Amino acid sequence: MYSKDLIKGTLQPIILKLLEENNKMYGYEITQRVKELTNGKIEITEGALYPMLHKLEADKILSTEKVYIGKRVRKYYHLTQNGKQVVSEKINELSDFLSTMQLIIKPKTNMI
Amino acid sequence: MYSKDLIKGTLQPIILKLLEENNKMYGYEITQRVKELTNGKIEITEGALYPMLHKLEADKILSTEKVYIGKRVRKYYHLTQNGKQVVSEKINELSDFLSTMQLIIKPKTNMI
DNA sequence: AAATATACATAAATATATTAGGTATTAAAA
DNA sequence: TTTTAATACCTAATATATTTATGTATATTT
Repeated sequence: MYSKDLIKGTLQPIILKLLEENNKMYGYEITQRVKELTNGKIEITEGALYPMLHKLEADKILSTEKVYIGKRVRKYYHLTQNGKQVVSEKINELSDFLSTMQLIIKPKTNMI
Repeated sequence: MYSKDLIKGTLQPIILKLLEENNKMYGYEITQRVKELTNGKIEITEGALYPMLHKLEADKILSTEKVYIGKRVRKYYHLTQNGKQVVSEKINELSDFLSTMQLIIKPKTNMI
C-alpha cells in the first residue's frame, strides 16, 4: 500500500476509467478490480468510494440500476451520455499528469 | 494547470526530489523550478509550500540556512543526514505509484 | 513613479479520504 | 452446524492537505 497522500485525487479518475472500459460495475466490484489490477497496492476504502459514486451520480456523470442477486442488492453504475463526454478529458488529464510527474522524477536509467 | 485534486499528495515527494538533485534550494526557487520543469502545468502555491517545508524541517528531514541577498532574506533548505535516507524510499514509492497508475489507465497504443 | 518580481509567512475555508461504525445476505471453514 | 469470511450496501466524525486570501517587505523593470 502506498502512502495515503499519494492516492488522493486519483479515486475519481480511476472509477471513471474502469467504467469507461467495463460499461457497468458495482461498488464492491470496483474495489476488487482495483486491488486486482494493482496487485493489492491500491485498496479503495468504502468510506471514500461510496460518497464519490453518489457525488458522480448527483453530477449526472453516472446513473444507476439496481439488480437483485437473491435477496442481496447490487447497484450498478454506468456512464451517462453526459458522463462519456467528460470522461475522456479527465483520463487524458490524468495521463498527461503522470507523464509530467515522470518528468520530474525522471528515473535515471531504466527505460524499457 | 491540472485539476487541483490530482496534484494532492505529490508536493512532498516533488520537494524532496528537487532537493536530492540540487543540494540546496529556497522556497521561491522551488516554485519556479517546478513551473519550469512542467511547462507551467504544475504551479505550487505558497500556502501549500511553506507549511510543508516547515513540517519537513520539524521532522528533521530538512534543515535550513538563512542567507541575505542585500536586505532580503533567503531561507535555503537542504536534506539532513536523516533526510537523505528517507528520500530515496519516498521517490521509489512515487515512481512505483506512477507505474501502477499507468497500469490502470494503460494508454491504448502510444508506447514510445 | 508605478508595476512586477522576488521572498518570506499565516489563517480561514474547502474538500477528500481515513477511521470507525452500522446492516444484511451468502458462502466457506471449523 | 455454528462460526467466520466474503459479499454488498451505507454514513458520520475525524484528520489533514491544499486552496484562497491576505500580509509584509525588498529589488527590479517598465
